[in-house]
Amino acid sequence: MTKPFYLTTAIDYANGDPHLGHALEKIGADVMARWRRLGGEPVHFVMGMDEHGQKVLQAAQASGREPAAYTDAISERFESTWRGLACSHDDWIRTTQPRHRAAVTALIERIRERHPEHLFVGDYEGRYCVGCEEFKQDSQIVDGRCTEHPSRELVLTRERNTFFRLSAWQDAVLEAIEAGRFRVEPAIRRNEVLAVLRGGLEDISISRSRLPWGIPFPGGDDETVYVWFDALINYLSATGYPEDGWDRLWPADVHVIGKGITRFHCIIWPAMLMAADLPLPRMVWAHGYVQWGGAKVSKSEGTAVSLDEAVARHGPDALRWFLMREVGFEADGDFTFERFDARYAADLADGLGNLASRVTAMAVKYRDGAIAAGTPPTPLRETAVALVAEYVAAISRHDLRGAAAAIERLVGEADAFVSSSAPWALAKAGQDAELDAVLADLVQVLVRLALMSAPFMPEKARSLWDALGRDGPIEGQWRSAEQPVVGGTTVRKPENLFPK
RNA sequence: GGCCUCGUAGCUCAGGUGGUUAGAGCACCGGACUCAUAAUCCGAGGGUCGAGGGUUCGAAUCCCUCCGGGGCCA
Repeated sequence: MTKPFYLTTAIDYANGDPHLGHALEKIGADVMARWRRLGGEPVHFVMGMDEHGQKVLQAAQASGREPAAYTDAISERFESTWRGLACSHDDWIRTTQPRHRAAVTALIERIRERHPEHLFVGDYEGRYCVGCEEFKQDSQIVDGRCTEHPSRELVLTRERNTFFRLSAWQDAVLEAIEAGRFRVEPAIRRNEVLAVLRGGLEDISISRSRLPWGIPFPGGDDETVYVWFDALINYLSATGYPEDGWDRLWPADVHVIGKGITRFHCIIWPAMLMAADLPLPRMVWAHGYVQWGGAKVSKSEGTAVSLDEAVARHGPDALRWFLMREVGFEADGDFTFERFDARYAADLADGLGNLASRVTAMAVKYRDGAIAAGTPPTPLRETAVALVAEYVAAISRHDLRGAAAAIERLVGEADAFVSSSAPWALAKAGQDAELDAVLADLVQVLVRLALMSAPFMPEKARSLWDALGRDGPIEGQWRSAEQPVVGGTTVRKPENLFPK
């Protein structure tokens, strides 16, 4: 049995509501997952929650609940949000689950067994920022405050911690990236990571004293595992590690993360795995951020409302389209309702939706929906083949925005072809052979568009697929996009795909 | 503070190993068509390529400084 394509997103920190920034990541990863499944590849797609640490404990206390009850509610809220956005994850991992605790314990014990000198006890004294869950260096402190959380007091803390000898893995991680065994994409993020690695690494504290909301550090004395060290291991615990069969999924094929946490995923995580003599993930893809009207989307006021608003605006598929087509999955992009409305009207309602509507309407009006077989190719066919190839090239290199752009261009080409071939004139003149050829190639383009759109807009693509008289699910049907056979099928007009 | 990155038509972006009049889509304006969700097609207008300086016969493209957005700093 072939190993499934194992794809993960970052697990989100359970101290706030889901926002557009989270949504971009889940949707982008979901597009990747659906693209693979469309081609018939088995996929294992995991998302989840990061639920330990001081900030979660404080958020729970502030809400007057026990941390377990608090994180249950947050987890439920996140997952239902992603389901509402048509995310197709196969598993939902939470760091408070027993399976995760078992994996964390096992991994730490494995490191201790394989490289005992790489876990050591030391004193740590420093100023701790609860906002960051990190000790801050002098370079990050301005006026006695953390630059990230200037409203919070830094806490002078001295404790006995367990350390991980990260410094020992600097060259090995560097080599793995340079050799391409561990890919960091896009290149801009790889360059940043390489610069950090070349600058040298220091050992890191991986336990916390006096913090009960966490996983007990194995062999430790009243310590818990530092929340970041804990969280990274989720990718392994979701495979079932250390139970038999975990290596049917591991190594991960892609970890999808935000650009802000590359250091954890591209330096610390591979070092942890090497210290445990485990294979590295094949790739980390670090996307950019969604800006909200030019400003950073964070956990600040109002952004949680805006995600619900954005979904309600034109439905989940339209939001998915906008985030992929306009915001993109590489660099930062901006979200505004003005742009969202403009894209919805131009790309979807007047674009794909109207094309589907006019083509099927003509097929029904002139031919009762029956598509003729064996018609000679029109110029549209060659154009479509080229654009499908462009789409494949883009999505294969994770250029989701480029793939979406290819969809849009194919819609434009088909609309132009309708104008130039004027099927209504052919019908009036009784040029039946020409009319059949034109309708067949237009319907063929709609089949291609349904397939190309399926990763981005699964529900709308399915509606179109059904209206085109294709049988069964769209999943696994990518092969038919190369040269879809439409002769002999019967189409009907779909319900209004993108109402205005 | 250090390092990195981005800044091109109203908006979203291409271009960028220097070289003819800087491109596309959206929006706006004019025309055409009628199959379609008052949709679509064709055409026109619109930019001193963040600012200043430098290298060069020639710079959006290379160098420096500054301004603004973003990221990282164990």
